[in-house]
Amino acid sequence: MLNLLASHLHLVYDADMNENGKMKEILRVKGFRVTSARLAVLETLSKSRVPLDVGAIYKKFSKIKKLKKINEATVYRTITSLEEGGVLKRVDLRKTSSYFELAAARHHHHIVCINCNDIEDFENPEVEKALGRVVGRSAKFKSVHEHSLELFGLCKVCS
Amino acid sequence: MLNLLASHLHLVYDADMNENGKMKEILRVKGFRVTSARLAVLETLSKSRVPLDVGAIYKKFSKIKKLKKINEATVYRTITSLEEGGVLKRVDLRKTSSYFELAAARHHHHIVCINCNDIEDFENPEVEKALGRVVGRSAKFKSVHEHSLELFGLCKVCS
DNA sequence: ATGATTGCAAAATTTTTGCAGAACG
DNA sequence: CGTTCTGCAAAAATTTTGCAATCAT
Repeated sequence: MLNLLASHLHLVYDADMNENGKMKEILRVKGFRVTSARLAVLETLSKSRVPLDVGAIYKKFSKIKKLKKINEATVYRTITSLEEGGVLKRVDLRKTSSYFELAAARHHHHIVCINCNDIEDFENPEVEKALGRVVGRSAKFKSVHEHSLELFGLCKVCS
Repeated sequence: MLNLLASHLHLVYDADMNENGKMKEILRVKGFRVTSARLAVLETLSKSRVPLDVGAIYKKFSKIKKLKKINEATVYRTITSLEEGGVLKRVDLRKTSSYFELAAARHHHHIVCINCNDIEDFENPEVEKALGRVVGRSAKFKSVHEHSLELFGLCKVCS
């Protein structure tokens, strides 16, 4: 079941506390109304190993039967507000469209294959520490809230 | 003059070795033909303190009288090939259009104000060293060629 | 009830492409 | 001169917006 991990991390009080329930919880905590468009976007992203763009999210609705089809314009508006609310993160993949992933995931960055587009996540405390010290040397900024960090290269299969 | 820096770094053999001449040199070294579209894109970017998108590059031609006006489709093609050739870098500013800067500049990253869009460059050896060690822990990659790194926050003026 | 959200249609923006003529080396 | 590059026009892809109907709280 999809909620195995959640079951181990904390008590599940509600029989509905499956993947869908987790997304509802996230929305409520952030002060968003729980709507089918938001649930559809969040569930689709939660099932994806890699960040998706609006086109990809939109197409995947058809494969998740229980989700009502959502208009593409609505997907854009949904993503914009969820990003502003910190529920989604925009990921730079050097493509012409914008890609997104869940912010609820553990903080991480990506290594991207420029040939096959496969993506590997990574997290690195040393990098984060060094980044934390960067703003101290800045003339114009006294703090930063977020950062984008992606590595690009050829994966072992492609090289 | 714009070529003061160049003059100090190495001998200037040619009276034409001004900004324009430097760009011609870059193109020749990389094996590109020297065309007015490429010179226009490179000169426009070299005069900008911040990365520009195609729309901005296109508009700036009108302000640089000596540059022949270049078709927008050509600007796209020019940028694509110059990026592939390593003359330009694509910069993620979390906008819907792609931004570019000269690759010839010293290696650096950006701190971006999410309110006024002002940008400060930074370079940080510790970050670079830590990044260099990341790929060693990767399962799928044995080397990476490039990385994107941008910090986002509110500048002192906006906060 | 009522303010927020969505669907639909239309527009705006950004990017890509085919082809004939011009320019580079 | 042969190939590469550019202009132009058209299309494709991505993103935004207005408004009326619907939904969430």
